[in-house]
Amino acid sequence: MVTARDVARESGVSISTVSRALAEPDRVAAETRDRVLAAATRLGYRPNRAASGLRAGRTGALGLVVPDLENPYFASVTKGVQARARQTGHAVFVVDAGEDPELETELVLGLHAQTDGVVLCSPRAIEADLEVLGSAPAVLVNLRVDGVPSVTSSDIAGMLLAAEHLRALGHRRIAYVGGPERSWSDARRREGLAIAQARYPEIEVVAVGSFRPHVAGGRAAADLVVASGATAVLAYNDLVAVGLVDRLRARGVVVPHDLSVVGFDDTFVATLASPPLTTVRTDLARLGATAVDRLVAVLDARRRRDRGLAVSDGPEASEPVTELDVELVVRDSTTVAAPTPTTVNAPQEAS
Amino acid sequence: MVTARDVARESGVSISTVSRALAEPDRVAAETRDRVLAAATRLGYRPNRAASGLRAGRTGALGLVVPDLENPYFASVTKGVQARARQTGHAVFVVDAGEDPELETELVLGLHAQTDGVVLCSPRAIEADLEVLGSAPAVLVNLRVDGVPSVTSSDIAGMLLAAEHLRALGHRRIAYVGGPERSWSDARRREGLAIAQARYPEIEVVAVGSFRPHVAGGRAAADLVVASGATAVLAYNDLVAVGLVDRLRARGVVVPHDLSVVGFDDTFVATLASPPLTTVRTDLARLGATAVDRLVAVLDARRRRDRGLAVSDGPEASEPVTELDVELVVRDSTTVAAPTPTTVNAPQEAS
DNA sequence: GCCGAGCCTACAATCGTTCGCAGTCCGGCC
DNA sequence: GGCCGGACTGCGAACGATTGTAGGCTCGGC
Repeated sequence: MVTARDVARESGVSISTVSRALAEPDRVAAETRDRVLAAATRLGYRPNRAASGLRAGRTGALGLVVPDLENPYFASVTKGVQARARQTGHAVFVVDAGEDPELETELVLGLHAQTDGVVLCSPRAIEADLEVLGSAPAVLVNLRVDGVPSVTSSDIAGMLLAAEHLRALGHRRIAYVGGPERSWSDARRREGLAIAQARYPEIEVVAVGSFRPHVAGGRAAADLVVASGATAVLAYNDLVAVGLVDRLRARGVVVPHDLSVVGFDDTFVATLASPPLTTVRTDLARLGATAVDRLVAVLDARRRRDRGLAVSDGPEASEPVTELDVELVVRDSTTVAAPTPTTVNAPQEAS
Repeated sequence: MVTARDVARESGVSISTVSRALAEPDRVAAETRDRVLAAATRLGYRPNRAASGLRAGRTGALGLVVPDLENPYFASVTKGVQARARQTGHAVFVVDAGEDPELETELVLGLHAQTDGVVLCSPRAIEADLEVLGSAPAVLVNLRVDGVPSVTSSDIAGMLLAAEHLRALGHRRIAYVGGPERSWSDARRREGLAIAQARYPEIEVVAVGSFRPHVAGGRAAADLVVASGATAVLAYNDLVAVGLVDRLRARGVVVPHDLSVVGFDDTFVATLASPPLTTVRTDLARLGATAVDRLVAVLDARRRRDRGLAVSDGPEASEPVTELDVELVVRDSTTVAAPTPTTVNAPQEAS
C-alpha cells in the first residue's frame, strides 16, 4: 500500500506537507503543492481512511438504515442518499433492518460506532429508538422524534390532494387501505384524510384496516374495499395499490371504471401497473439527499462547536423538520364516479 | 466516546486484556473474561473500527458497486450482500455507479482504499476494469475476467430452458429483445439461444436489437417484435418484458393470446405484471450472499498467506467462477402458439 | 522445600494520518 | 544594516486498538 510517507519521499517534502497539500491546499506554496499532487497521482496515493479517521475523529462514513431495500421507495431514497453523500465526501454503509425493530436498534448502535452519523428510515414510531439515538448525530426520514432533525414528505397535504381529486371526480364514498399500525406515515396520512373529511362534509372516508405495505397487503385488502361500497380507494402506497388492482381484476372489478384507485409515493411501479396509477408524488432521491444535507449540517455544527467557535444559527436549529412538497400525478387509475351518484351496487356484482 | 481504556479501568485489567477478552476469549481466564465483558456491556463499549482497522490492517468493511439501485435486480443482490456481510462481521459501503464506466472505475479505486474488498456488479465487460482491480481483493457478479473470482447465474442454461418451454408450446419463430451491447449477461443469453437454435432446428430465433435494460427499452422494442412476425418473445430481463407487454397492449396485441412473453430474473415485477410473467428465476439474494462468501474466502486466504501459513486449496483456487442454477417459472404470459402454425398475420392486425 | 513448566496478564511498539508548535528563510521597513 | 513579521515547512505527539514478548504467579513433582 502506498502511504503518505512514500509520497513525501517521492516529492522531497515531509509527511505533514503531503497531508496539508491535500487537505488545505492554500496553506502550502503553489510549487510544492503541485509537486506533491503530481507525486500523489503518479503513485496512486489514497489516504488511509482508517488512519485519518482515527486521528481526525471523523470516519468520513455515514450510515443508512432502511426497512427493506427491495421496496422501490427505499431503493430510491438509498440512491439519493449515496449520491449526495458522495458529493459531500462521504461513503455510505447501507443496512437493511428487515422491519425488525430489535435488529434495527442493534444496527443503529453498531453504525454509530463506525460512522459520523446515521440516516434512519424507520417505518414505525417506537420510543426505544429515541434513547438509541442518544446524542449521536442522526437524521430521521419520515419519522418525528423530539430533538432529532428529520426529513419527511408532506403526507398530510398529499392525502388532501388525493382526496380532493377524487371528490372533484364525483366520488363521495372513499375507502382508505391503511399501512402498518405503528407507522408514522400512516398516521399522518390518516390525519390528512381527517382534514379532508372535515373540510368536505359531502364525502365519507372509510378506513378498511391496517395492512402490510406490500403487494400482498393490497391483495388482502381488496375484499374489504369491495364490501365497503366505496367508489374510490386510497392506498397507503403504490405497492398496496398494485396489489389492490391485481386482486380486484381477479374479482372482475374493472379499474378505474368500477373503482378508482389512488396510490402514494409515485415509485416506478405506479407507471408499471395497468392501468398506470394516479398517485401522490414525492421526489424520493431528493428526500434522501436532503437527509444527508441535514446530517452534514449537524456534523459541521458539532465540529465547529468542538473547536470552541460560535455556532451560527444554521437550519439545524431553526427548523427541526424539513418537509418536502408533494404533487398529485393523475394517470389512468382514477375516473369520474359512476353515473348513479351512490353506486353501492356496482362493485357488489363481483362479490 | 467510551474506549478500551475505560473498560480496562472499570474491570481492573490492562487494555490488552480487554482487547483479548473480546477477540480471543479462550486466551484469557474465564473469570477475567466475564468481568471484562460485563464492564464492556455496562459501559456500552464498541471498539473503534478506525483504530482496530489501522492496526490490524483490515477495515471490516466491504464495498459493493452496482449500476442502478432502483433496478429490482440489484436491489435484491444488494439485500443479499449486506445480509451475508453482516453475518461475517462486515459492513457494506454501497455505491450506485449509475451505469457510468468512468465513475465506476473511480468508485472502485476509492472503495479499495477504505475497504477490505469489493463486490463489483458491472453490467458490461470492459477491459479497463481489469487493471483497476489490480491485485486488490474483488469478486465480480455476472461478469468474467481472468484471474478474478466471480459469481454468475446460469444465463446460458436459463435461456435454453426458456427456449425449450416456448418450443414445447408450439412456438417456432421466437424473437429476442437483447440487453445493452457490451453486456456480458446479454452475450451469454444470446449464447444460450444459439445453442437452442442449433439443438432444435425447427425453431428460429430472431434478435431484434439491443435495448436499455429497463421498461423503456421494452417499450421501444415492441414494434420491432411485432414486425418480426414471431409468436413468442424472450426479453433480456423482466423490466424489458414489462415494457413490452405494456406497449403491446397499447397496440392491441394481447399477451399471451397473440404473443407469448418470457422475462428473465424473476424480480418482483414479474409477479406484478399483468399477466404475471413466465420468467427464469435466480435466487438473487443468494447470488449476493455467494459473492460475499467468495470475497471473504479470498480475504481469509490472503491473511493466512501474509502470516506465512500454507494456503489450503480452498474454493478460491479450485473454482474461479461459481455459477448459480436457474429455474423456469411458468406464469401466465406464455401459452400455446396460435392454431395456425405460422401466424404471421395475427400481430399485424394491430399495426 | 525448591525448581521448572504453564498459564495469564501487562508493557510497549506499531499502524498512517492530522495538527499544534516551532523553526527557517526571505523581504521590507526604519 | 539590522530587526521584525509573514509565509512556509518540518518535528513530533497524539488518535485507539492489536499483538509479540516478557514477566509474574501458581501449582505440581521430586
